[in-house]
Order: sequence, then C-alpha cells, then structure tokens
Amino acid sequence: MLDSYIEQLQRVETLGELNDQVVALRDTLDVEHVVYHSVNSTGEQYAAPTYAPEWVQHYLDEDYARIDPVVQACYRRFHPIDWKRLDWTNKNVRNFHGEAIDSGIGNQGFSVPIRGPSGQFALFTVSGNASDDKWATYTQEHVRDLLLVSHFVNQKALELERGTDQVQAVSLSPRETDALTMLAMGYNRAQAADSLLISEHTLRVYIESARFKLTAMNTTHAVARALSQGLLII
Amino acid sequence: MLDSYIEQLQRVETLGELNDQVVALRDTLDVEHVVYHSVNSTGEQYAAPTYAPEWVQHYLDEDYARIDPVVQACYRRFHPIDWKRLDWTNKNVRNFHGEAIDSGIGNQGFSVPIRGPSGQFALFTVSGNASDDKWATYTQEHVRDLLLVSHFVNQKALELERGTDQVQAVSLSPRETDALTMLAMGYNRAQAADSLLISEHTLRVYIESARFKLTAMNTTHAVARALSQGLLII
DNA sequence: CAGCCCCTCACTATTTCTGGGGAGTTGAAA
DNA sequence: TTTCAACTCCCCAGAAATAGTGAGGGGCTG
Repeated sequence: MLDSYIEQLQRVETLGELNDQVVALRDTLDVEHVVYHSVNSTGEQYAAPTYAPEWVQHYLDEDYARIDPVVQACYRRFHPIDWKRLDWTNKNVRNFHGEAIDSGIGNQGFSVPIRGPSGQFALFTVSGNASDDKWATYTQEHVRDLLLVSHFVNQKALELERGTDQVQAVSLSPRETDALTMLAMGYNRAQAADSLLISEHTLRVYIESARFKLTAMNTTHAVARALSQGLLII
Repeated sequence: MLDSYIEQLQRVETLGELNDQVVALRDTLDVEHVVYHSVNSTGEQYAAPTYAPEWVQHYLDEDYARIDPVVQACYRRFHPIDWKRLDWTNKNVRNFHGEAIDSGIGNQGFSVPIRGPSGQFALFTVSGNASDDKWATYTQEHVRDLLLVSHFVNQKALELERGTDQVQAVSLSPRETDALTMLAMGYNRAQAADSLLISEHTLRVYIESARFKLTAMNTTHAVARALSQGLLII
C-alpha cells in the first residue's frame, strides 16, 4: 500500500499534484491531518492542505514557528517525536496550543524532522484525535512508514522547487573555510590569523572573499550563512 | 528480516556492539561492505569494520573526505546516490579511486546521506562487486531498506555518543533570540535595534547577556553557538 | 512578598572591524 | 599556454563592537 503510494509520488510533476498526494496520504496513513512544512532559509513552504486555511495563515502571520514546541524540538532532534513528549507548560506555548486545538488539528500528533543540503529543514507531521494508548500503538507501528514517506515527500518537494534534489552550494576555498571556522569558534582576527599562521591582513582577505561569495553583509552574517549551509565543521 | 534487525539495533548499548551490528548488516543486506561514516563536528567517527584497516587509516591520514566524490555528492544531495553516477574524471579523484579499488572496496557502491541536528552529517554506504545491471536492480529494490537502516544506525550512533539524540541547549530569552537572529541575518546593531523597535543600547544588553549564557567570546561566536545549538531559526 | 529573570534605557574609553585601494606567486584547468 | 582561482602580504581612515557600571519597572514562582 505504502509502496504503491511512493511509486505514485515519484511520478508527481507539480506542486499542486504534490499537494493532492499529501491529501491522499490522509487515507493511506489513516490520520486526520498530514502536513509537510519546510522551514527554509529562502522562504517558507507549506503543504498543509488538510488544516484550516485560517489556521495556517494565522500560524504564518504570528510567526508561530518561533514558539511552536514541535518545530523547536524537531530542530534539535534527529528522531521523530510524539507531541505528548514535548513541554507545553510555558504560557505562550499553552496559548498557542489552545489555539491549535481550537483550529481542529487534533489532540495527538507525531512529527518527523527532515534535513537536506544547505541547511534545509522540514517537518513531516501527522495528527488527529485518538486516545493516548491508541496513538502510541499507531505511531509505534508506523514510524518506519512515516520516515519513508517524509523522505520521499521532501525529496519531491526539493525536486519541484529547484529541479533537482542537488544544491549548487557556494564553495568556499579551504582557507576561507578555515578563516570562518576560527571566527565561528570565537577567535578574533588576530588570534585566528595566529592559529592559521598567516598575517592578519591575509586573514582579512579570506574573510572578505568568503563574505562576497556568501553575499553576506558582515562577518557575523558570513559565519551565520556558512554555518547554516553546513559549510563549517566546528 | 530487516524489521528484526532494527529491533535488535535498538537494543545496542555500546559503540562496540554497534560495530558488530554494522558487520552483521553485511549478511542481512547481502553486500560486501557496510560503512557508517559520520563526518562529525566534534571529530570523525568511523564504523567501517569490513574495510581493510589500512585503507581506513590511509583515508583519514590523507583527509580523503575532502576529495572523495561520494562525500562531496552526498553533501550536496538529499537522496542516496549510486557511485556510478558520480564524476571521477578529476586527476586527484582518479588517483583516489584507483587506491580505493585496490583496497578492495568493490567496483559498485551506494551511499545514503544522513543529516542530524547541529550540522551533523554522516554517510551510510554499501559496496561490493557486481555487474552494473545487477547492482542497479539491487539498489532499486533496497533503497527503502537502506534509508531505514541508515536512519536507525545514525540514531543509535548519536545516542551512544551523547546519551540522547537531542541537542541540549541553553535557553535564551525571546528578546535575546530575536537579537541574535537579527545579527545572524546580517543586520548591524542599529538596524537590528530598529527592526525590534528598541534602542541600540537595549539591543546591546541582549547581545551581552546572550553572549554570557552561551559563554561566547564575541558576537560572532555567540551567533555561531546559538545557530549550532539550533536556537535560531533563520 | 521576596527573589529572580526579563525588558527597557544611558555613558565612555578602548579595541576591533570594515571597506576602499594594490601586488606578487603558485598550481590546476581549459 | 593562457587564464583563473587560490594564497600570501601591505596601508589607512572611519565605522562598529566591547567592557565596565548603572537604573527602573514588570511578571512569574516558590
């Protein structure tokens, strides 16, 4: 069943079709909502066709990704997580949670973090209404299916978005990488130059050219971009 | 078969056991070599128990990850890749390839990129000797198995390495997060303060306190730490 | 209700970074 | 063989960040 779904997914050619496929997943996976949510650096992309449009808009307007415990937790985790295991005690979060429930997203949820090249980050979520026991059983039985589906949905989304699942990453030269790495480790220019056994002037040239390549406005920005594109190993 | 393997994997409690399980995979997956290769932030971690130890050492000594087309391609891709589809024409690469073949890694290979929190990056590879046709059939039939196995092996590795698959982070206040986020987006202090509708003085206080919490030596360092702890979503 | 953290604002001297220049060598690719 | 990218070094003036210390109000929590 899931196999044939994935076959079908592979043949999708537009974002609209992908949306339809995500809707179709609702039946395949036997849940109430299926959401693909790419928290991208360039721009947010949502495929939450089964949520109320008002809720999605409200979520975006309020920039709820910043407080949503699901997003926060998935950002720090490798493995999928059940919403029950998150901390909803904070006041803002409780408020958010209340609104979410009111919008009919369901009392149970399960989210899969997905990461791609250049710091791409997305969530694949299923949610619905069920007892804790039933939900626990369901998730336990379907983790692998959800992992696979999330992978292929994300791959398709990437493919449709940029024509391929491969990114043309900015390539920094070894020395540029070294320079930014030192700065990311907290060294100032003098210390960094010392560590790399070059003059501070030279170091500056690397920082400048890295900044240029990364179209960064300043050093901090350059380091941030390099980090979030996975260019630095610190 | 794979299901029971994954069950077994979940019970692994030491890196040695994990190594054994990776070896066991060779039979489960019916290939010659199985490699888990984490290009980690803190340090490289290898589980290549079926490769010749000399080759592994040589690879590390020569820092071959820098030119290995498999690593490079996986770094830019989301989906697994067959080694055949890579570009081996570069002079250094051809040399590297020759050495690899001589070390008995096999003429065919298939690698799965895996990404985790904080820029963690790993490869899960199977390789062996087969005709192009057979290998193509094999990989096509086993992509999903390989995806799942790579996920669970990596999860286990993360768990064993740091006790959990979750990055535990210091908690920044909302305003501190805002401040660092603005800086990470390339704004200077004046612009950031403007955006947040506070005085530059106030902004500085946030940056300072965030710097203290993150035990960072300067702003760039603070932003870097916050980013790599998944505190900022930009 | 006291303690703690968060939010907001202020001053000053010193250090560091930025953004313009320019120039020579090496090694690899076209 | 030329071309190009990477690596190395240098100057300077103006802009920005840092370290130090300060204060007052708001809100949650034990």
